Amino acid sequence: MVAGSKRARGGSGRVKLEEVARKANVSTATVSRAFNEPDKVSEEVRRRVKDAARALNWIPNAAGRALASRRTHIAGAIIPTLDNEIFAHQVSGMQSVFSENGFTLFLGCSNYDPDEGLKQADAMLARGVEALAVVGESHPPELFDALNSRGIPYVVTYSYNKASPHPCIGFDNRAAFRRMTDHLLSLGHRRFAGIFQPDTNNDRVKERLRGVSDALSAAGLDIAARDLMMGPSTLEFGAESFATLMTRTAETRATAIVCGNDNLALGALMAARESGLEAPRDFSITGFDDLAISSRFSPGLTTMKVDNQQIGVLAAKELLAVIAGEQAQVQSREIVPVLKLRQSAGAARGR
Amino acid sequence: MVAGSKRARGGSGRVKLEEVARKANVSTATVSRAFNEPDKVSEEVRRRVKDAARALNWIPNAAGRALASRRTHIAGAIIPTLDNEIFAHQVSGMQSVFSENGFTLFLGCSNYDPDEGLKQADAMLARGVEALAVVGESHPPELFDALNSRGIPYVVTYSYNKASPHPCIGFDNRAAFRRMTDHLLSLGHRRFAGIFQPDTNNDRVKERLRGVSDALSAAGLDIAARDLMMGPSTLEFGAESFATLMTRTAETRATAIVCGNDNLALGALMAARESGLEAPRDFSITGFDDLAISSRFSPGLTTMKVDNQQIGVLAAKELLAVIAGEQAQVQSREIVPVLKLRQSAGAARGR
DNA sequence: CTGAAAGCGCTTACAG
DNA sequence: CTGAAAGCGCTTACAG
Repeated sequence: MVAGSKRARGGSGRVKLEEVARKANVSTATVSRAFNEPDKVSEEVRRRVKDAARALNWIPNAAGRALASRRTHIAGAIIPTLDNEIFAHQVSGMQSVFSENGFTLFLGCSNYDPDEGLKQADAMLARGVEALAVVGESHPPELFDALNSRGIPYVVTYSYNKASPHPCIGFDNRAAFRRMTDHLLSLGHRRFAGIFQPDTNNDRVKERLRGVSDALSAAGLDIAARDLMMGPSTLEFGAESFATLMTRTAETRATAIVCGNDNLALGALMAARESGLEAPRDFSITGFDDLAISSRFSPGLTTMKVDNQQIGVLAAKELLAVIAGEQAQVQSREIVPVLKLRQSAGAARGR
Repeated sequence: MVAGSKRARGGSGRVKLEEVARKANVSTATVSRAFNEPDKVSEEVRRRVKDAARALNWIPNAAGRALASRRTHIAGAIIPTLDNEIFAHQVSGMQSVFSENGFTLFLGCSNYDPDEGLKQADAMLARGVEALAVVGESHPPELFDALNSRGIPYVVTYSYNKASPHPCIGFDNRAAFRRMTDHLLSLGHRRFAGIFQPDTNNDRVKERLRGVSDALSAAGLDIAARDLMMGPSTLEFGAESFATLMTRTAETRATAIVCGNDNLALGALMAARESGLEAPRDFSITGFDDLAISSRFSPGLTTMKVDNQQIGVLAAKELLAVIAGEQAQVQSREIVPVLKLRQSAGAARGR
């Protein structure tokens, strides 16, 4: 007995739609409709098909479906790193919204390397993502070109920038740090220092530094280069930087330290405690993020809170609306961080 | 002029392999080979094909490729939540290894709901994941059945259990907490309390509690039901629980508090500070995870460290090895947590 | 080394 | 409401 087909291709071994059709005694078209457009199939046939599918334990092959329908029900997110809970929360929000809507999420981390981000975006595009969310704007133009040329909806998250050419859902980093610095100025501080994470390939940090400068220069002030510490976003670097800043003479030493995030500020506060210094008596300090520990710490850390999960949720919803054709493009959305005034920043003393 | 084909199907509009073939003056088979099996194509033709592809900005359609080759180059990971850095680090490790090997990663979060985990796993299976990593063993049997019946390699991460029917890469939660409890016993403690996260659908927490019981019962001890606090894994719950435990009379009050993780222990330590109590003078306490802040905190927290990124890396490598056919199945691997002895746990006083 | 063509598992315009 | 069949964009056994 010779095999029917000249070209044997093996097959996946998985049960396929055709077998369901045979068992239910209908055409393949009807099986497909029973699942995808149930209204177009009579109730009795629908039942027969679903029973057959269940009995055979059939799961549709997504590649076949995607090829025929040109839909994948896949979305993607590219973030700098999961080692930062800020982005983790964002992904978490996106993931749940996408999942509720039948979408599965690809996750890529660039590790702050734009080329890596582009590589992962390309991989996702090749796999047919129907939408993409990327953190921040520091990406190669090729990334946005690829998205635009294929008409794939996307959104820049975390950063919000009125002047951005991209739809974005997030907050204005510059305005936030201007506001925080203004707060310190209003407390009477005139000598400032900064402890920040690296701004390489990071538009958010650049904007934050600009915000600080905006506020200071409006008051005729600035941060001396040697008083702006930049390094890894760890408790250790925060602690070291604080120690260094405190070696300045009393007359030149900053009374207010603006930190790029809570982790750095917390590190500084821990170093302070070890050296017998105390905020706000001896200095004032601020963070950003409002980590769970920041309000519980002693002294409570003055900082700003952004609902990152919410950013993820909004981003996913916007993308889904565009995919569904409910709106032509993603609507930009500005989130306003909440200022949390606590004990770590107080009135400037003894000038 | 009538269209050539009777059944117009639109097409995706994207440039396809066929156009590359036409431009390079070769067959579609050759284009495919030039990319997937370059050795089988002469250098000159290979160049021509790649130039044509670049000029047309062609990106292969993954659905077509997947359908024909029955490979998707997609892997999946299902974790309880990203709101916990432990799992975030694990995903981070997996993601980078998969990415380096040309795999894109689906991410799903169950939020500690087994049905949700199963739903996401099904979605991933439908989309053709070639391998799956799931945290822990608390999943519906259907999940493992689906994996096994299709021969899709998978691994249980984070938990390691010699008796498990599944390949697993992680640590023995029970042994770890037995070890920690033994340490406290060796310091002379005889009255114990516990502050733990909920153990619903969470085999890790169940094992941890068992580990504590193992050690205590070997010493003829146990934790009274009212001294075992279980609740959300927050600083707040840690703090509240500590306060409650300290309301016991001096004669019955626990001298050692075993916490399910660092967060709970840190919350307790903060509450202690506020009420003027101090470890190890007034009580001893231990955590698990060794968060960045745990070593910097005062007192330093005695805890255990697990390299979660490493677990993710190992899991991904094992899965890739099976996919590549280098080994028949995933090799289980036990990671041993490192005990970090610090100031929060000291000798028992005044009994 | 290269090509013609079958086939992967679905969906959907067309016809009834 | 239902079916026959073309087509989605690739890969790969076969033949040369």
